[in-house]
Amino acid sequence: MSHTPLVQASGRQKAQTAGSDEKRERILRAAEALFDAQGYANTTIEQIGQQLGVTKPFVYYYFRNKQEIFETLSWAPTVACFKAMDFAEDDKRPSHVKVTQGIERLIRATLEHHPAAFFPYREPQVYRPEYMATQKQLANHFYDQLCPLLEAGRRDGMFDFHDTKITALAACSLPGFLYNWYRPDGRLSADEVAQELSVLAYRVLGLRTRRRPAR
Amino acid sequence: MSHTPLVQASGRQKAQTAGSDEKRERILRAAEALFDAQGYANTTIEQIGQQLGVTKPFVYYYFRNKQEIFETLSWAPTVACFKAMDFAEDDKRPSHVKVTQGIERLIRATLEHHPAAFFPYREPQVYRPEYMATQKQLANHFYDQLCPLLEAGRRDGMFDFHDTKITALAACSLPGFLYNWYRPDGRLSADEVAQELSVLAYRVLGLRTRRRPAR
DNA sequence: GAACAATGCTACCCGTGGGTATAACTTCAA
DNA sequence: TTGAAGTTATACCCACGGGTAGCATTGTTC
Repeated sequence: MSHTPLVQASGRQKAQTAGSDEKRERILRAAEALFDAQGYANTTIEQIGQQLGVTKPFVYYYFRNKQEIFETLSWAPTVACFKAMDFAEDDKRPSHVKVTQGIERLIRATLEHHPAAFFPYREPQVYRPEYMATQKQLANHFYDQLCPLLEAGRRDGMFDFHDTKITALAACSLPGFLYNWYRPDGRLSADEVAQELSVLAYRVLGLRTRRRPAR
Repeated sequence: MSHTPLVQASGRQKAQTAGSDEKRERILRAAEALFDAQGYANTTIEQIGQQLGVTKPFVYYYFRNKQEIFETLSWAPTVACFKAMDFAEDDKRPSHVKVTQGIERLIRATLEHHPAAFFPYREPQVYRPEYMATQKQLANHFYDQLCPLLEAGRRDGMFDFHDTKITALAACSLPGFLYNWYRPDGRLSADEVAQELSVLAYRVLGLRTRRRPAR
């Protein structure tokens, strides 16, 4: 972990002139599209270069290896998604409000980071063990936030479900399965999809939507 | 398509003695576990052989190539899942009954065919175009069955949802996302998971669970 | 304008793994 | 007992692609 930092900071070891970050970014965008369309193994560094009209060593000048490109692409989406259930310490709103907002954040983050947000789901075996461990920690962190909130919301009578973990996973399946059908140029805009999916996810939690007589 | 049939029938071109089908099956089971754990590209034919204590040509004697193994593994799960919404022509039960039964069938089929049922989701780029086309037809067939049933059920007042397609996709996300967290040796048995998930999926559809006064 | 860093390319190495040629052995039928 | 079909291994080929060595070019600074 010493000489191969888990996540690249904005710069690199060598000094970089202006425009170097932008080139890195262009490589990443090209790689993202290719990885999405063809998968990791079927995408060659040369193809990535071709997309930009440059050669293989150009890419290797900005990235150590193929894996680093993939991990770099995956990192921001993963963080965005798994931090969706974080709230300020002094946030005293009721649990069900936090949960619904968190779920909506998760859905929006997933859509916003399409398609790289799905790389970890599709090709988990690509990452280094250290990366995977950190990713898993983030995922656990997310569910460790969500589950207690769900149970608190249930105690408040705002949620209705049986098994907490399954319910949490089921609700998160909606964004999680997006990669299988969402297309940015599809019938509905990202915003509309987020809207619809959020409501459907709330139903999974058994969210009370109207006042009912106490039995 | 002529010399490479889309799906292997039980036998092969050459005559086979008894026990040949069983050997095929053992290769498939070994390959399934490896593909699941490592992905398609990272799994070598040699590794598959090693699992069985045989060599590479042994595997190639029973399968034309690596792709054929993967497609063979994927086919039965795909059919089982996407035929879950089929009903006899003379089945006159109400739409909501068919839908709930179909969803439960889908969930159970997905669990039963774990992990191969998820190969198409994770590595769609592996398949030949012809295979993909057929698979897509099956998927379309599934939703072409489901969506009209959903709308009929809504007219009957048994479902409550806004956008049909999104709702259908959201409900099917629950089994679809199973691959990301289900482990056969997990806390809950497959049957319990199926039970829980079915109920949660019904909620996505806005299934009426108790009589309410007409407004 | 010399020296040095940054940047990019040409040319190459080489491990890996899909796939095959071929021969040997086994089994069974005639 | 001979041969044909089925089955398995040994040994091999070779394309591909990740990654690198090293040179050429450009720009910058003193």
